Amino acid sequence: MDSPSDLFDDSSQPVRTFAPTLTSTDLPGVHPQPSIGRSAPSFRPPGFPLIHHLLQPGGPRRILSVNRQREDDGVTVRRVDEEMDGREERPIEGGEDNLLQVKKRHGAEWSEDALKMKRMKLRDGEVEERDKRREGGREGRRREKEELKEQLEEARERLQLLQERVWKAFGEKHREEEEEKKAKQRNENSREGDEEMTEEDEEDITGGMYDEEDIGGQMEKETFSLLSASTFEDFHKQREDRERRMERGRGGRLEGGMEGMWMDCRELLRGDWNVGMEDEGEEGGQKFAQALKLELGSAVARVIDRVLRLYTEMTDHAPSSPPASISFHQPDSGLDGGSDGGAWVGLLSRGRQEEAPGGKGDGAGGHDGEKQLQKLSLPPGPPLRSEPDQPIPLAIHRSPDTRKPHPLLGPPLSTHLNPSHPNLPLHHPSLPRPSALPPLIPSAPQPKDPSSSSSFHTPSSSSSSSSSFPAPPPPPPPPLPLPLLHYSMQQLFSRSLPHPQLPHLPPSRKDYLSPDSFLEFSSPPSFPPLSLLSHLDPLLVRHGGRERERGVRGDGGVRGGGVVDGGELYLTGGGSQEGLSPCHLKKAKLMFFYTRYPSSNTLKTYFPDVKFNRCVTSQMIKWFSNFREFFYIQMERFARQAVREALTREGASRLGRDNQLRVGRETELYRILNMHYNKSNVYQVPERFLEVSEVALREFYSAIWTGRDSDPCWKKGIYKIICKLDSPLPEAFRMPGCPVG
DNA sequence: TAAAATCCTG
DNA sequence: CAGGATTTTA
Repeated sequence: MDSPSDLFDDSSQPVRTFAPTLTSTDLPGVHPQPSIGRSAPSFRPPGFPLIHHLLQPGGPRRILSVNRQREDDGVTVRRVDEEMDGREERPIEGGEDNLLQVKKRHGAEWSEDALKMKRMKLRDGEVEERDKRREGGREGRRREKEELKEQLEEARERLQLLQERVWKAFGEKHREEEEEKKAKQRNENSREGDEEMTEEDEEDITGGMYDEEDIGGQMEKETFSLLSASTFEDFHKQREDRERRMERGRGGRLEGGMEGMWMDCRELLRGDWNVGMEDEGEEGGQKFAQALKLELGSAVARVIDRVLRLYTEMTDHAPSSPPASISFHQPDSGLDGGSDGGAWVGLLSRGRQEEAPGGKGDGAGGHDGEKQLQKLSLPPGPPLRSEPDQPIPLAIHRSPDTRKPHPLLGPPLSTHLNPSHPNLPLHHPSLPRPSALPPLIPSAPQPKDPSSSSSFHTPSSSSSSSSSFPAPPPPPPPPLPLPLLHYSMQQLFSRSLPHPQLPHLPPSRKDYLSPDSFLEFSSPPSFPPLSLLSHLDPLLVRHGGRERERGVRGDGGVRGGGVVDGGELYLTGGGSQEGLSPCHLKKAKLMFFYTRYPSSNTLKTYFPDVKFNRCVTSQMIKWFSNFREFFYIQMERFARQAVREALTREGASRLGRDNQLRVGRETELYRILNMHYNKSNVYQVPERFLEVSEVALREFYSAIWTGRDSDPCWKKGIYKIICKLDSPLPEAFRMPGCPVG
């Protein structure tokens, strides 16, 4: 996935698409090529929401929740949101601040009941509503809205009363308890009123409420006392029990959740607090009360989210919806022109857009319901461009004539290896960056020429949708919210400071969750301490100068004691290790930069801390086999791409093709390779590897170009060539342990 | 023939 | 990336 460094890089180049151009001539993108050769694993660009986890630290978390809701609640919720149509919740359309204001404003009067009521009401008419919609009848919908609005107002009033009562009763625990029970019942009632609600929905709603505790719950925290976790758990358990009980009685009772709820409300309003008072102790009642408060708050948050989603819907369906970038401009379709709704709309739109491509790519996990709904709720206007699985023409948005003056084109006569490309970064790519953050910056995406319009259309798979419709994942999240920056800075900081006392990171997974791998460097477990790392290879750029000064070889840094790597503890000192650790795997990957075909002797030499037996040996051999496989697959893929490219633009000069067959550090191919073998990007990829890659790419290209690939074993020759290009490993690799985190 | 490499699949 | 099947290599 995306390595933290990638993310970091993103932040520095907000506008560029993620994938850098292979060369000035836009080397082939990475579209999957089903028809070509062996089914190459469909490349997944840094597709997944790059910013999501970075947004976490206090960032627009609502985006997350909104998205999640979208997925989970599926059709129903969506519809509900639409029904709401941004009327009563209009104030919410403001930004975050407004959101809080609204919460405060309505906090007291809103309650879960209101929410439930709304939901139920909305869903009651859902079926027929859907039919109406199919007929395109908007009148009914409007009417419904009106009704809904009225009812909501009513509900608010009542609930306000209710709240007052509740507060009054807070001094009296018994009553409190009773209120809890009532609340519970209302809960259940409302649930049962939801005929269309699936079990998943229920779970989701419950979970969602709890999830968003910190959103809506903030109000609660201010107003009421905080809930302890245990209290909440208790509450949850009891609640589940109740639900089970209710399950049994489910059926005739409370068919209309509405009625049930209102009855409860009336009961409460009558002051009938004493029913079932013996059921639970005072403490339990209090817990319930607190839990209820919490839940109410959560519910408020939920509603807000939904309303926000409503706006998302509205703006998303507008053809002018903002592109994948977070845009803060006003939604043109803004209902009432909420002056400060733009930000949210933008954010939410983005969130949604990110999701759209997701479903299309894998097809799996397709939210059919949602798709259908999309169609349903889509205005008759311009069709949503959701080109699913549609093979994309390679040169789809490339200018027909690449020979025409192009900002990215190098000098016409430049050779393919010409490093003095006008648009190349100032520093030679192979040189360590002089910046203060050398290892953090992925070497791949060098800012080429931001002014070039074509830089937005990098050859990466991002080209799948060049239309005005939001481009899918690959493009990096443009302007990064502050939290992201903070995140990056933290990463930076933690990296530059080998902190022996850092708390242990979540075990393992680091291979898949790059942010962790980012941290892992600074974490103690990180195998050979920085000291060793810095000696591993001159190319291994590290700026921890002091670390470097410490003795390395054979010092205590490596030997001795258990070492935790990837969550597993293993002994490194003294003897050899039985199995292979993730650390070894990483090391092996780095070794691949030098040797593609290591002999078993080589392996034994460079993994002194591994106790080699037949199994381990073959496993490691297998590793390299896998590495090669990946390597060749990429080469072939890009080569084919280049061939296609060359074919599509007739008259293209031979030179152009040559230029495409470069593997520079700014190329997409490099990025992919680096990502695979050097995920944490802590290791500076040796230049030789790039040369080898280039050779391989060219070999593949020529083979394909000349049609040799029709021969079943056409790759063999290439393999032979490549296997001769192994270079000696740096001495540093003789050290036991894993070179870099 | 065993080891290694590759292919293929999950 | 692992496993199994198959092919190639020494």
